Amino acid sequence: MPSSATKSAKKSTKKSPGQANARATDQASGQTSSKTVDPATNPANAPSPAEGFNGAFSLPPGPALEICLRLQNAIIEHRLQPGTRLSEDEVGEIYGAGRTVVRSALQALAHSGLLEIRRNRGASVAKPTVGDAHEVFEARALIEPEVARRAAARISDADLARLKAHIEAEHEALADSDMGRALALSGLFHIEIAGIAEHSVYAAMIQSLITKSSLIIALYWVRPDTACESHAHHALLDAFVKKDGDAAHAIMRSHLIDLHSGLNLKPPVRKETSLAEALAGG
Amino acid sequence: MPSSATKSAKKSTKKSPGQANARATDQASGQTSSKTVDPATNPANAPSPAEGFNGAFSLPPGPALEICLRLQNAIIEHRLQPGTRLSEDEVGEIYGAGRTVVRSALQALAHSGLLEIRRNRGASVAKPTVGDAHEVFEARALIEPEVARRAAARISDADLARLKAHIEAEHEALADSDMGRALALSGLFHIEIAGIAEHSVYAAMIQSLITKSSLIIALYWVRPDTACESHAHHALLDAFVKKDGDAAHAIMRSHLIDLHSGLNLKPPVRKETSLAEALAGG
DNA sequence: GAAGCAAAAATTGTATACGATTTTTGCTTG
DNA sequence: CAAGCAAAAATCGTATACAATTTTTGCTTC
Repeated sequence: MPSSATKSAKKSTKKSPGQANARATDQASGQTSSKTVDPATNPANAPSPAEGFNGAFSLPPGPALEICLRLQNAIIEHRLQPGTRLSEDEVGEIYGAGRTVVRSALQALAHSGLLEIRRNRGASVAKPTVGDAHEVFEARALIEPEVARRAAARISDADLARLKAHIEAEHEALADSDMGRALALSGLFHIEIAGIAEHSVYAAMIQSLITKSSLIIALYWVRPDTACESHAHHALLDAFVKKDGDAAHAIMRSHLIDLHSGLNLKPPVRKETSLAEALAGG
Repeated sequence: MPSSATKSAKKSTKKSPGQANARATDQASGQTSSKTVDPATNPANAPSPAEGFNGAFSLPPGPALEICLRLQNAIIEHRLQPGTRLSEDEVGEIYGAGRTVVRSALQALAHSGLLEIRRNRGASVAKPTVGDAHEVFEARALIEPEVARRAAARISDADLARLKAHIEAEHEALADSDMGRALALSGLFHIEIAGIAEHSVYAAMIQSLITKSSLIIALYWVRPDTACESHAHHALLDAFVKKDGDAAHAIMRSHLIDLHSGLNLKPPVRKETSLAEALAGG
């Protein structure tokens, strides 16, 4: 949580609308035109993760949605760790918005399962349990293969080109060792397939599952080796090129089972003794 | 919160509330104590629909959740028709809450797909299209059989008793020709199965799908004959008693396909000419 | 010193006020 | 009398103020 440092510094004088707003304007400048999506961290013409995940929230376009997407992105790219607390004031200062707007955004994120809100205790990034992790990947293994089959049946040349570009972007991110971005793109790949299948219900489910998967990976991923299974995406693309629905189904299913098995879900209970235990040895 | 009753009475000077308000006030009578859930129409010890659908919203307990559940119930029981507009002020008056709370509730309902919110244009009960209807039932046919199989594997005697009582409640509602309640209970039966399966991800999905189904049925149901397929639920119960997962899977699947086919999804486009067309003949 | 308790600070919950946008209404005009 | 336009009403979006709750802090006491 790098933001905390700045916060404490700023907040010393208690509220400082001047600075807060200045910063906010900087960030939220492109409200209407979303081209201002931080070109520095958005190399090439690869799709911005922020764009791909748009349809998830049932908020009308506006500042609240904007904040939603920014926070979601931060979570998906693992810049915000599970468990991090998000105070309304803090978020409001960072993005230069009032608490009303921030609250709306936080609630939307809570609805999609990325945050947890407890009464009078604020919002914090969700921490899926081991059980949750199993459930999420089980559900993905049921739904996504079905969707892949459907996508294969109606994929267009333009879609194929987009998927191909997407895979290249993934490779680039990996080459740059930008794991956060690579992971986000990897999830976006699945979401794009859901979009191609033209099934909004499945698409919404998958979007929700994938954002949750991102949290799960942050907590339980144990494969420093990797290359992140990018060849599974290649194989999927091949199946799509051939419009082979059954193959797409099978590849997707084994891909997800593989992902599932890449998690370390053994530790039955992650004790909450973080502090006492951590300092016991010294 | 309770003080609001007076408020709503006052403000009724203007507006043209008409039937809508009269009906609503009737509903809001027992706000704080949920035991006031109309014991007359709640025979035996059957579960109240309001309770069964609780876990759907990610709102901390409080007035907002309360309003959420009431509105959801009204929609599920078809007392609120698809397309009905819900003004923030109006809802606030009815339940005696400020707009802040109401807004929160409406956003939660929008996120679960029951309402649609358009910027500066307020919320209205969603009107699923024919395409949506197909998607929802397709998804249910994929997920619910899987969940039924899982439920069969871990169902307890207490669960069985509850399901049995539930079916009886459905029969009673049908005997009373209380279709709204019968439909709500029918949906709740499916949700209860999802609960028994102990899979929160599937449970959330199914809850969302079933509430949407309720809207779809309001729009496209065409079977005045009926008895509402209650014997399918009987057959499911039998399979559960025998702990026969495969049978439960098969029965659930055919049950859902049957429901799907009971809809009139032929009219490709439902013209928006409601008024002009409706008054053309006279 | 550790435990208990009280005051203070921080944070969230809610209502309300004001500005912005949409929708309606009523007038003018061809 | 239909169409276009302007004023009014209604409704939503957002910020801010105040109340309620939680968390922290500092003191007292054993």
